[in-house]
Amino acid sequence: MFTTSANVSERRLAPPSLAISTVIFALRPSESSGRPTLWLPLVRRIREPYKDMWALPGGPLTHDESLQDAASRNLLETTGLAPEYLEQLYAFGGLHRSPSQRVVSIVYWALVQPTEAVLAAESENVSWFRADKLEKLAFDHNEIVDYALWRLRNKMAYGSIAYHFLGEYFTLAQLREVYEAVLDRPLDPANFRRQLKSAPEIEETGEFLQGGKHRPPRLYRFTGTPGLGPDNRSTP
Amino acid sequence: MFTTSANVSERRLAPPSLAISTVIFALRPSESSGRPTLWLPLVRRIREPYKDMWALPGGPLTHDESLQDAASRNLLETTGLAPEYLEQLYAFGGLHRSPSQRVVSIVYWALVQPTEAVLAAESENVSWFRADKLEKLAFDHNEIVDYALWRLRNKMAYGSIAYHFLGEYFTLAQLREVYEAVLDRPLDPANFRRQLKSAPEIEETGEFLQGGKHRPPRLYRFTGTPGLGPDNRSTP
DNA sequence: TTAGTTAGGGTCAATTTGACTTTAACTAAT
DNA sequence: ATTAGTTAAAGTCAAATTGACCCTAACTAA
Repeated sequence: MFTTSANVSERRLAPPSLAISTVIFALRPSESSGRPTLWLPLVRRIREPYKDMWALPGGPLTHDESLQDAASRNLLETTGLAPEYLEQLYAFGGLHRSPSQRVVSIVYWALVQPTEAVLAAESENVSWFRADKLEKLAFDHNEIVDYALWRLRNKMAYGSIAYHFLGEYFTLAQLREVYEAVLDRPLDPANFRRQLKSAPEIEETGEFLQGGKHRPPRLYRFTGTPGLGPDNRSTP
Repeated sequence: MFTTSANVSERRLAPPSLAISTVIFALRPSESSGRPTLWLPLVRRIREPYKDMWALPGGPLTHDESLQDAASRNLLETTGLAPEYLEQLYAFGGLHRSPSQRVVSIVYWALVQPTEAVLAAESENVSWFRADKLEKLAFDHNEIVDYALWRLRNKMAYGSIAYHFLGEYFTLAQLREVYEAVLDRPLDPANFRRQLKSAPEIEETGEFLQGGKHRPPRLYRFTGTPGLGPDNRSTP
């Protein structure tokens, strides 16, 4: 299996096989500007087709796990992390996604908060890449990442997803940096503040972030929950 | 297959099977009020599990068709219609959706414009139901329909989907009736008109609908295209 | 002719949004 | 100790959008 020599009759007879893949996003300070940027981990293919190219982490669905569990598992296996957020993206099932075999991939996307250690722990076959400048990936994985990015930006603009990039307490400036990084445009700090103050799901604490060089900003806490797909309900 | 006697070891060994189902929506004048209401066709199950209960039309994915083609095909097979609109809804893959066998269903949702003949052509095993008062369906199909309804309403409120319920030419009152039927609330005719006049994708024609009892309303035409998933791009 | 009804245009106040200004609170340098 | 520099936080103002409502146009039927 997974060889380029599979012939037409093999394709016709085998039922389409089912795989789960995950687009995993994390924010990481850019080497140049120092401002946070989107990164994602990819795995190197060690077999044909697309041998030696980078691909989304993924694998088969086992009999005793739900789709989301499978996504969560392969996220843990490739990064060692548990997701802060995990949502189904789309089922990709075009006829010629893989040259050898008909594969239907149910793809999830996730937000994680990697520690420095995790980001540094690149191996021969797992590496982190900037989401906005990716090389050509295996299969249709560039399109999948593009769609995941589009979805992430959409949720960022409308839903309440940004908090999952941050810890429990955060300043409004930190939150704004997340929005700016993902949406890739500057936001007016004063207007940004005004909007969030009218959001009921964000709660002011009595604490302030100390130790900075300037006026200490107030810390806030997120109290809502995103709301999702049919498992959870909130956006397409 | 599809018997309740399948045992645990059969479940463990067999790979999860893959099916495509479709939630098909049409507008049809309500018997009572005469105003348009959402209806959908269901098929009667002729085997266990859930024998004799109503279920979404669906079937297996064949080797030579894309996911969308499979949805389109089973739509045609159950209703005789081609969809005006067709979009992937979600992949449902919980462990216990079917008591006998592990099934992953990739579900699509569609809008159709049935002729009177099509609506009347109910057979023993295919029948149309009001979307807002459904009995208990087979499998998890009630939740699937609820989610499809939620998605339809969402797209109605934000996207440009309403036109697919209508023919090429329509009056603003007809379009408003579609919105009111799907969103299930009255809209102010004057404000509705104002909003649509500022939408570039809706074009005024020189024609008027003649033959009514009152002032003849102008006919409009939709010039945009919805924009969709990754195959097409526009909403989650 | 007139009454009834729908189409289509308009007003007005409340709300939201973007651009911008001002004041507060802190650190670091003089 | 004072001051300059920087970020936090609040406020101002005009433009754009939205919801509620009103008025006139155009048709049919009585």
